[in-house]
Amino acid sequence: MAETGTTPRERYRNQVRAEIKQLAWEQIAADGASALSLNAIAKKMGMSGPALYRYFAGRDELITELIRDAYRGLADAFGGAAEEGASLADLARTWRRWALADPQRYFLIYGTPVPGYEAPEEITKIASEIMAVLLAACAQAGGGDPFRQAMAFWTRLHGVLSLELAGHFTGMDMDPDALFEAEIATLG
Amino acid sequence: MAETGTTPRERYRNQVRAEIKQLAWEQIAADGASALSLNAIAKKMGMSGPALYRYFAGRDELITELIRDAYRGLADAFGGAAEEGASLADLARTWRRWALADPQRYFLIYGTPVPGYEAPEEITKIASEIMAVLLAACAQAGGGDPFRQAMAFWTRLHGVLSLELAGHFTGMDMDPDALFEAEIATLG
DNA sequence: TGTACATCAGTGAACGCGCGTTCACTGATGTAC
DNA sequence: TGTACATCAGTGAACGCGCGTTCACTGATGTAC
Repeated sequence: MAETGTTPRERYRNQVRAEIKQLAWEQIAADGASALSLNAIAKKMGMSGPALYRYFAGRDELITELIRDAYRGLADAFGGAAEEGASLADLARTWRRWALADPQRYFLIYGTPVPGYEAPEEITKIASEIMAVLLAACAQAGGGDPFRQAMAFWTRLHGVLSLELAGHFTGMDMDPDALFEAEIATLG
Repeated sequence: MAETGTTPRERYRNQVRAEIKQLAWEQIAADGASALSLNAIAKKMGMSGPALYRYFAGRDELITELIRDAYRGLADAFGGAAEEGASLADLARTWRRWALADPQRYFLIYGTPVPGYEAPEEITKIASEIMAVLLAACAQAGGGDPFRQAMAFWTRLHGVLSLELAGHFTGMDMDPDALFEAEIATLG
């Protein structure tokens, strides 16, 4: 949030951009990312569609920025917890909390890929930043090859989480929370 | 494939339906499920759009049927392997082969959910059929609570697989195959 | 075997929709002297 | 302080597109007698 918004115009601009993104997230949460529509957002803001082009070059730029923000948010939550000396189990719970807070946001990062889409470098950089935090935490925790441990952390937690968020556990008479904790316990 | 297609008309009808589905899968593989378009399929078949309504009530019915077929195919591959006395590791490899053969098909089942979509009972039935096969295999393999073991199988393998298929391992200098085998080894 | 009828596949026109995006323009806000 | 100009936000009309879907219709294929 450390913006350059000193002048009123800049502050206003940032505010409107933020509002656009906010509504975009709500739309994604409601109907999925593929249903995201600039015109619909504009309408909700009481503006005409073309007005949004003052703030984003187009739909693609908006989506890319949402993805980047999602990654950034996860990286911050993750890095922040690590800095406070969180254990691997704590990191896992941070991860889960972040995912549960907005499932469609989680899926925007880790869900079905759009064939042909290549994430810009800016985004892959944040992704590896997350990985670096995880690797460091594994190294500190000790107990074998940190890379293997980090991969197990990532893939196992994602496995439980994504199936849970996608609703594949409904009607199975099972506690997702307990399952998640059980997987945490396997990470040593 | 045990169809009622005895009369020429029925056979023709089934053939066209199959061709529509085939093109639908190609379109999904190329652009993702949300880009599936009846008109585009018709065009590729050299027919007009409305012609497809002789074969499917609409876009939703087609998609639902694709999802059902996907589940059915996985259940068959899985159940078939189990009947031939496959080990848990074999079942895992069957699962992976099926996913790699058509990633977007895998994601149609296990990918980002569409908010508000409820799978019809016919489909959830196949899903639990798969689960039943897995549970039986775990019970036969012995070694602790079969349900826990089945859940670990499912969530861990899905974790590695979905991240691999979504391309999250690219540029990580790592062998997905080996990682998958490593996860198999944890299933006991 | 031919004739009368029913069934079915596919067409083409049309409807209404919402989308992303461009463009020329108005009016308000900020800046320089 | 006022004046002249530049910057910027937002509008409304318009373009072209592709979508799902309906409808009345034509022509071919099958069925009954």
